[in-house]
Amino acid sequence: MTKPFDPSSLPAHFDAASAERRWDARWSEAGAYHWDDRRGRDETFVVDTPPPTVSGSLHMGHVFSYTHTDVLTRQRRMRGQNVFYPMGWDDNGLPTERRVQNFFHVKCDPTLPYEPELAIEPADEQRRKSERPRVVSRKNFIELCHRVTGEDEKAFEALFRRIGLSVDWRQTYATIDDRCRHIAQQSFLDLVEKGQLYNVEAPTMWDVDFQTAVAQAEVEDREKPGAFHDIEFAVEGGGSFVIATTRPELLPACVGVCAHPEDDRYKSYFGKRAVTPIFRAPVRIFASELADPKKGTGILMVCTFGDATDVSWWRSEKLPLRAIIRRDGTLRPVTFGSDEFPSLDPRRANEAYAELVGKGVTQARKLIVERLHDPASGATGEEHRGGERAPLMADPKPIQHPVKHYEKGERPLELVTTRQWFVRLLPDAARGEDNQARLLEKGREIRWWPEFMHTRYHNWTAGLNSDWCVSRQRYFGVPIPVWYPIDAHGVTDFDHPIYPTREELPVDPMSDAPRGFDEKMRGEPGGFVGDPDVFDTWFTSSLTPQISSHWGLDPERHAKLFPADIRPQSHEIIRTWAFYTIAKAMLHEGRVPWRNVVISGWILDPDRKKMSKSVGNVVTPMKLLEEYSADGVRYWAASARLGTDTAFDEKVLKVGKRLVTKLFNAGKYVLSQSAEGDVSPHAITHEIDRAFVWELRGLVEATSAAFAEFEYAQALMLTEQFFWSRLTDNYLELVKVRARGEAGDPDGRRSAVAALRLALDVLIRLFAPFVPFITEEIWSWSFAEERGTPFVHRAPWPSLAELAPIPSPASPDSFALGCALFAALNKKKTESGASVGRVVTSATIAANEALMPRIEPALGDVLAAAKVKSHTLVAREALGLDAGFVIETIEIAPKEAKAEEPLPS
RNA sequence: GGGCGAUUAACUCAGCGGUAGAGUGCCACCUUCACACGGUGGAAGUCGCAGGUUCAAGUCCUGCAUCGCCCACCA
Repeated sequence: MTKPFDPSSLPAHFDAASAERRWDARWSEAGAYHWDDRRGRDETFVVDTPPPTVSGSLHMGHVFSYTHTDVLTRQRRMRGQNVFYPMGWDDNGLPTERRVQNFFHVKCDPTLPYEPELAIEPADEQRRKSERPRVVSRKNFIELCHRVTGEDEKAFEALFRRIGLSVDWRQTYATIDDRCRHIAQQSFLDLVEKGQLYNVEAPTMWDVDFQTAVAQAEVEDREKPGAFHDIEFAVEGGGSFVIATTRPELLPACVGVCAHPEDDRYKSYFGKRAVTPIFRAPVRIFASELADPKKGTGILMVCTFGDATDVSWWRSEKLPLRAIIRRDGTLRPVTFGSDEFPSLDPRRANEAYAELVGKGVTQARKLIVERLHDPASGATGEEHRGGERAPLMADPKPIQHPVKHYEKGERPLELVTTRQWFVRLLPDAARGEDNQARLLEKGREIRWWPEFMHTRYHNWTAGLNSDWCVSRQRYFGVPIPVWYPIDAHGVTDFDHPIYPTREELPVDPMSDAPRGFDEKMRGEPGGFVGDPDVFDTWFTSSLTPQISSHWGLDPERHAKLFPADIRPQSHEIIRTWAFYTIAKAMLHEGRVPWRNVVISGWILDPDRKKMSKSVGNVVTPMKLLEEYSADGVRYWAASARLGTDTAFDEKVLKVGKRLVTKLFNAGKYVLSQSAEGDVSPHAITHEIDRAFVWELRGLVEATSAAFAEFEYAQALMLTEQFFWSRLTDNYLELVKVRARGEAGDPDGRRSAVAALRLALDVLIRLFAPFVPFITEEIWSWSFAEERGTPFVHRAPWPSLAELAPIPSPASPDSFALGCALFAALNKKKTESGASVGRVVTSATIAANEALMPRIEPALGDVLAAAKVKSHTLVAREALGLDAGFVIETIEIAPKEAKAEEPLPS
């Protein structure tokens, strides 16, 4: 006799909150989710977990996408794979920098020496108001950063544990920690050695507020009001034309004028020189296919630098450089009449320019426009038309146009010439290599889920227009590990950087001296200077697979963990995180960083906007976890397919909670059934039970196939459907009488109990990746001991092989027919106004003749479940095979009689 | 301006070449001994619009519309 499970030992209701705490502790103690470093790469499933920005807040978006990954991960673990599921914290970047500054009321100055004993306490309002920020070294700043983010990390870990992420918590990192700095700097050295990294002084997109260079990926267009200014230029030798510009303040930086080669209006001017108004600089007029005859007046001024096209013309036409905008966005002093700034009338040019010096772009524009209204500003001289009319031909015409901004910045980006480090991404004919084409190829080697997300990567990569600028003029971040020698005359030689060795990493060139130099030689002739810049945060983030694999630090581990199997992420950072990670893996090792990218969609609020804190539509995860339980919340998350944006809907959470309750009760019920002798799957002898198992087999097959395609939502839906409609609504009801032994059939009883237990066993495992707490709870009641597997999450994923010993039913649809007849009887009862529980004294069941023999095996169970005392089966050929069963007459016993009536055997 | 996706019952979503599906909500009935966080039954959709391919189209193709996202050299 199976040991009878005593359901009375269980509480009447499932206490989710206490189960969540209990199981988290037990999994933790047992190391249930630990990666086994002894097993090889082929047995291992490696997750490249996205490191959340720890200074951000916790929201449902985290719960949503991290649950997706966890579901996939748990299923793989059950499939026997050695799962590597790490967690990182992204504390490298502006948000953290700001938090640290504010929290401790400090500022970082990388030139300061490290103070080992520095004690700084969190600042209060008082200190923030009355004192100036304390200035600290970069190393001290990083220490403070760890203190602030440590708290955030705890909050994130608590949430992630609460929702049951099966992370190996021994495998964690923070993007600013020693190992990450080491690996980022090592990446830099490796790229230098491979010739994929260079430093150059060149026009770069520049944020004038943050005063740092930015990369293409950090740039976004914003629709801003602007205005076309029609400005007349004179032509040397006579004539004039009008250009339309939105940036008249760049007039002093004008180095050329250009129109389309086929544009008849300007053809005759090509090769001549134009003369700019106000500053009277002679500039070349040239033809270019890039000029659009339909835009503005078809002819335009080229300035250093107004936009990226200016840069390409500057390069291709070998135009002079006349930079006027400084790093802070103001106009620098220049002298007209010099070689750099030629002018036909230097006196007036300088007079006009003098009032612009030190002004910002907006102010300068205003002043220039004022001057353009002045006829005296017009071109003058013998061969030109005199200044009889103002060069501004009309009032500015307001337009809305896209203007490039740093994604975190306020003011438009400028193109400023600075020295920066770049990673090669664009094709380089001189070097005979085409990284862009290789990147496109790598994108095709990776599988994207859903597939169409690959298009986003492809479009971005195909549209690259610059190499990756990786240096940032910030002070918090991973320092660029480079020094520059200073020659005897005190001139810094940027062309011969001094690099550290890999053994010396991580270094901070602002506080560490390069090998062979003494710290005293910093800044001295014959000495060195450190590069003050830090890396773009993506330079480090793009190494998450290598950070986890300890690339360059532990070759054996790296071989076991790289490349990863899945990179989960969201779609808006395909062009950054996914792209840069692919670029790094390709440049370092010629490989892809992972085999699959799985993209989660967004949570939208009911108005279909992305949920975000600023809009104030965020629901806090903890409140929902308390109300619907972790399993309930996970159910909601797992219901959404990959790549699909989903409106937040609390109804789905309710459904999840209901599922948990139903599982608890069904589990309790099934395990409380017992029978004499063997109730292992071998005891499943009854036709209906075998037909039911047959259907279960189909479920195992379908869900496994769905998981193989990362279609966890499909697997969940199928499992849920089976559990609810096949098991609890039908099978459980049909075999209740037999399982209690009231049918007087010991073999039948054993068969029913065995099938119930098997179904529960299989279903609990199929549900385990989705609702880990309730499934673990049920598993612990009986299966854990029986199987010698303490955790369902370490139990094998159900397989067809496991179900193979149970013989197939004589007819696979006998269970389905039983369900159909049961439903027909219930329907008739309901229509007759009786409850389903009422006893039926007699019923006439009609069906197609062909169905008669096939219903036979199920008849006993159905009549018992429907409490039918006597029945008549009649064949009705008029009923097609599809018509199923029709209850022609039914006689329902009076209410009082129901309990005492003996049931038919 | 280009690309990608979405548009199916009141709501949230499945289905993606063979007679419209689920859950929720709604209506009726049922205090049925695992579960009222339950059960049984029911009503509810011209599958965004217009063409086309096909014996057959939410399902494939072509336009269009609406919404969302990504991108684009800002004169």
